[in-house]
Amino acid sequence: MFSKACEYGIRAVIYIWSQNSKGKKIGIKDICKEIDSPEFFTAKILQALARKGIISSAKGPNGGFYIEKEQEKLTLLELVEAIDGNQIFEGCGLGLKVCSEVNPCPIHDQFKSIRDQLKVMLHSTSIRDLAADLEKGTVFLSRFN
Amino acid sequence: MFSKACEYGIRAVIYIWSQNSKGKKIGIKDICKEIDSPEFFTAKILQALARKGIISSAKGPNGGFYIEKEQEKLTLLELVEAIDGNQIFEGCGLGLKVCSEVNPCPIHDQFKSIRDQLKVMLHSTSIRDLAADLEKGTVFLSRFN
DNA sequence: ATAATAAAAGATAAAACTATCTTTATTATA
DNA sequence: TATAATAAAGATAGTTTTATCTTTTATTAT
Repeated sequence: MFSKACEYGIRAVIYIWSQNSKGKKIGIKDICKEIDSPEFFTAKILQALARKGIISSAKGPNGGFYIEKEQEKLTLLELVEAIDGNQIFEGCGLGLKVCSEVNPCPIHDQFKSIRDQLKVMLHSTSIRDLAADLEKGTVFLSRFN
Repeated sequence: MFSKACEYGIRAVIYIWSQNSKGKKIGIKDICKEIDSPEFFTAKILQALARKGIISSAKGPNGGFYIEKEQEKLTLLELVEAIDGNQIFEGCGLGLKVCSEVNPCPIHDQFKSIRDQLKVMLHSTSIRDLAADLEKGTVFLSRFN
């Protein structure tokens, strides 16, 4: 469904959020150890997210990735779109260049329905809430609990 | 959502079905021209499907791909699974190796819901019906109508 | 100032996916 | 039996994604 980059990105951002509520910046090494992801690859994903203003980062001692007030309304939809683009929400399910209501592919309606539900789900899921669940200990980010 | 191979495969199989109802075998060149897909790549996908018994094929003059009676109950679910595997239906949305009810990832429930709906949709969509729609001319397989 | 720290950026490589080309095997029919 | 048609199989190549390694830049603390 999502790319590896997106999976790592979501896991990392949820973890950053869960730590940030404690007012901490958190380094890439810690993040990757916690979410069990490849360090440099994950770093590039987070750097891109920082450039887009979805998270923040600081260099130097005690630096790391963190969240600022303005970023607090982040939803899964925005995060997924920032990493994987909108192809999954917009593209034809069978890869047709032209596919629309008046010129539909064979699974146009069925696919649209699923996709709309996915979009609603992602839009109504806030990173803030997911991070809160993580802190509560009801959900996990790696097989090492 | 689906791989390119899966997109081509679905389009090709729907087209084969739509022609087969007219009692014809259909060659790879015709298929690829009709669905606008790369010939040798599509051939390999169909060959694999034939090996799995999802479609049939015949070599030699007037040969090609076709459908047999026993294959008539094919659903999208079986087709997608044969090409892309079951990762999309079984794997964790965030790529965790261990993710279950007792050890859920942060989006376990939300993702499960979407995935179950996708599965139901694919299971309740028969290739036969999609091919019928194609014959009726209410849906299309390429931008060249 | 200097050294240490950590993200950012650049370069390279490995793996997977997509695509194409060539050769082989099989089958119908002339 | 020879030939042509067609799928199957094998080999190669291009592209994208994923992953790693190295160097640079910015920041902090001493």
